[in-house]
Amino acid sequence: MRLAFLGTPDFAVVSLAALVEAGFEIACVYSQPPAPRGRGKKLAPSPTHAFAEARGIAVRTPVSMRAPEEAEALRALGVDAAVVVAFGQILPGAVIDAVRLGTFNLHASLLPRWRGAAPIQRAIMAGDKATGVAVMRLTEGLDEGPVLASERLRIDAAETAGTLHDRLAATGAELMVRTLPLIAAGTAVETAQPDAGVTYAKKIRPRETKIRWDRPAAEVDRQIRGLSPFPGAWFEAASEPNSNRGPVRIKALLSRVEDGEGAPGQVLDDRLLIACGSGAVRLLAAQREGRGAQPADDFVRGFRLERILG
RNA sequence: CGCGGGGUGGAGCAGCCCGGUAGCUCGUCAGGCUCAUAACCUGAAGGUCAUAGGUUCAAAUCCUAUCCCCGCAC
Repeated sequence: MRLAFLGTPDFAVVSLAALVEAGFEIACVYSQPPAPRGRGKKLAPSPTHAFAEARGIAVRTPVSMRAPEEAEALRALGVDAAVVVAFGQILPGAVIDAVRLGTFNLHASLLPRWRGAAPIQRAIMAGDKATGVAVMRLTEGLDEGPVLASERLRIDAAETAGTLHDRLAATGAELMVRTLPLIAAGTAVETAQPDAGVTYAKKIRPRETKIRWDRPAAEVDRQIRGLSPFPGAWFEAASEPNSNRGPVRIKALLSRVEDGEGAPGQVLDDRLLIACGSGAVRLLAAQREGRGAQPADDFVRGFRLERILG
């Protein structure tokens, strides 16, 4: 089966790698154009772009798939199907229809729940007990196409967006590899998404990342885990008493709800137990500005958390 | 030259602004206490303070250059 693959971040690379491994012929990889990445603001290709290039696969990075020549170029590839995984661009109908069997998308949620940009993070932040991946036929609407296959994954209490991202990427890649042959054989069943249960996973906004200790512990915990490791839920703390430094910005990476009472934001013990609006949250991993991520044990050795600001 | 932070015994950090005895929380080792312990007490080993120059009577600390690392920005 000959494919075009459209994807950009690490999440997409997992699928691309699985497709290559499974023996699908990748005629061309589409990805977002190289952007300033990393330290030094250097122009760097997207993870998918880099992966494809390293494998000698042709790469195209059009600024917009809406350009009229893009649909034609895609058609000229003569692929059987196009696979879209976290590409980062809305595809116009002309592009979607330029492929013989159609264009198929891997989405990291159990549709119709969490259509849109940040399904993994939103699922955790909402306290969902489970989420999943779905393969759907791409249509012009936002993640509205009929679903051909899906797989459910449980979300446990220690899950972060990072760990869930990795599990979903792997499960999704496998699901795509399994589903494409059914599509080719014409035996895949397309089921329209139900009207009930539609929710949208809006992009995470910076204002959502500051921890609000006045919220209930369960909510703070979900915010921390849902935003970990990127972009990260954070707060500011006073530096140590005998240090002459200013406030320190701290990113909370992993947490757990525990019993505890106190004013919101009050530090309840010397092992990162912090009072919330109700209950308390214990930080299990954190990261100081300018430093690497650390488990709570290491963090506590190097920094005495005594007072949270704001 | 995008902005900022950092490299100090095995780990994580403080000390640097205002040069002058190597500090803290752990770990390791030895001994003690204990029915016992990851608990507690005592002691010990372990550091060219990233690298190279410079200033100085004296540099972890001030100046210059270099290497490496991290955060922001997605």
